[in-house]
Amino acid sequence: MPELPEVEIWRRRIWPTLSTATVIDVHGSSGPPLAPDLSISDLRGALIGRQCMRVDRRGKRLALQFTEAERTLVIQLGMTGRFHVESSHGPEVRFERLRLELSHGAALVYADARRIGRLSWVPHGEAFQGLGADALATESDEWSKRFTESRSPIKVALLDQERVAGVGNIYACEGLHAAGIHPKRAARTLTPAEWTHLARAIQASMQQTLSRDGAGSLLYLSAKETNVNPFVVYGRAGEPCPTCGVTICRDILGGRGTFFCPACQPEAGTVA
DNA sequence: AAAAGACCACT
DNA sequence: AGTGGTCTTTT
Repeated sequence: MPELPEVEIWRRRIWPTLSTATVIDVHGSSGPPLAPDLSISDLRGALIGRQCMRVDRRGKRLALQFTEAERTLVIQLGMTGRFHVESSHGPEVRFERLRLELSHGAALVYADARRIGRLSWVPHGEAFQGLGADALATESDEWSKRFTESRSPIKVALLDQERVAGVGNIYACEGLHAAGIHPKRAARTLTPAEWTHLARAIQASMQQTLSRDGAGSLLYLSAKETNVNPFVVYGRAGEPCPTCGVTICRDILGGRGTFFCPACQPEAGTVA
């Protein structure tokens, strides 16, 4: 569900609670989203009495390091993963999958309706295995290098976390629109100038989400609740493009809804 | 390397 | 029907 900015927002939000106390108990049940080789009793043994020393993020993945732990707790939120930071015992959390009770009385709860997220316990060096460079921390020339071999449509290639980590369906659509690139263009046909534009557009869109995380609610959650769509093309098929007024199209690429403006993002070969 | 399907359980 | 993500399997 969440893409890079939302995961970064979670990272910032769980840190103050997690870093200021030791784990005193662990609750949850086996099965997804827990990795197949991981049980709650494993986690209990590994985490009780330990304190979180850092929460790192690369792309959409979080890595939690605990004192004296031999491994790292890796969390991928999938599409519906989210956290609850409880300062005192509140109402039951829907879809609760993992709960860390902390020595100052608070608790960190991981909830995941679809159980499509992953919680795993891996050697420190493997936390970010399989992920490319972080989308927010990577210059456009580096992006360009990592896509030179890809014949896939650029929209699909952007979702490949092994090239650049953190771009999901929404920011792929938003970035391509801002850069004026058709989602079906083969990734390797993009020029350096287009990469500069695209990488910056994706980063700008992500930064905008980050900056909108004011004192309270997560943008993508509050947006859902209030039915406000903060994006330029994502989820706006049939509406006029805010740039040129032409009707926004929806297609399916990489198995997912892909939104674009046929006028701002011309097909290859029809560029004026 | 790329496409398709699988997974899951909701709105 | 629709879903913002990954895995694995097939071509």
